[in-house]
Amino acid sequence: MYTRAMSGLMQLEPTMSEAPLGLEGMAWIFKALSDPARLKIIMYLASDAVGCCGDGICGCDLESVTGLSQPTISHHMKCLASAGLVVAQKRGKWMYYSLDTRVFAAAGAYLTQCC
Amino acid sequence: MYTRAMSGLMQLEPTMSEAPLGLEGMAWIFKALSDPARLKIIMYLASDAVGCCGDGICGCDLESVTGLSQPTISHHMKCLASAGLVVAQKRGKWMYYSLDTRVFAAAGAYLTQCC
DNA sequence: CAAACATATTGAAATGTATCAATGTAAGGA
DNA sequence: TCCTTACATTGATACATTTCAATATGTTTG
Repeated sequence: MYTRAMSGLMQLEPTMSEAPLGLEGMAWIFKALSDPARLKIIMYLASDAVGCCGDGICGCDLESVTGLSQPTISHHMKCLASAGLVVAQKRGKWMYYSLDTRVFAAAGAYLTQCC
Repeated sequence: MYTRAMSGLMQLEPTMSEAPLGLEGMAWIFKALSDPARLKIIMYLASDAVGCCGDGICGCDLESVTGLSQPTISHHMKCLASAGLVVAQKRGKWMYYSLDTRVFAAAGAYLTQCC
């Protein structure tokens, strides 16, 4: 039997674009939110802080905010992006990150409405 | 240096009662929400379904809902309870579970208000 | 083109997680 | 008292996650 784990996937996957967000999709979003370093990054992106490169927050800004190494930041941002919480766009040699407020709103609504 | 991991804790911990819910606490809540089986359990608890024992939903109801073994259910419920999302109370030989809507509301508000 | 910089990928170590079988514990009923 | 039932704990297995050092890739600039 061939599993996602065997394929090397499922250690970062979804990126489900505009799907209906079933249990799996919601769980994936919450997993992305389940790390303090990632929440710190999110809070920073939400704060309208001015990044070192002007024009947005780039990866190197997040290294100093979190105290984590560059590869680790890269990993976390990929995780947040795969959940749709963060939009990453390359401009020049920088990656600029921003929050997709729609996904936050959807996840928030899920929690406030589920009970 | 003595770490949480060495102590055997931190593989289920918080249960932070009435704390201010910092990044760590929020991350812990989202981690509890990050598993499809646990979301399924939450949806079931939110559905006002009638359990097999009357008077609420008990552990054995959740085995059939999820298809998971009894020890696994026990593990998941401890996880949800440690995040404060679920309240567990023993009555007779059953554990009755219910959602703490305040914690859901707090987590939902966190997401809708953070950006 | 070469150097410098921002980011991504790989590899590895340490730790955490999900799951079940087996076993323990406590409560109720025959 | 003994058996059954509901749940918890232990032990083991298979993965997943976090993190960094090392290295690769791609972009800008001298």
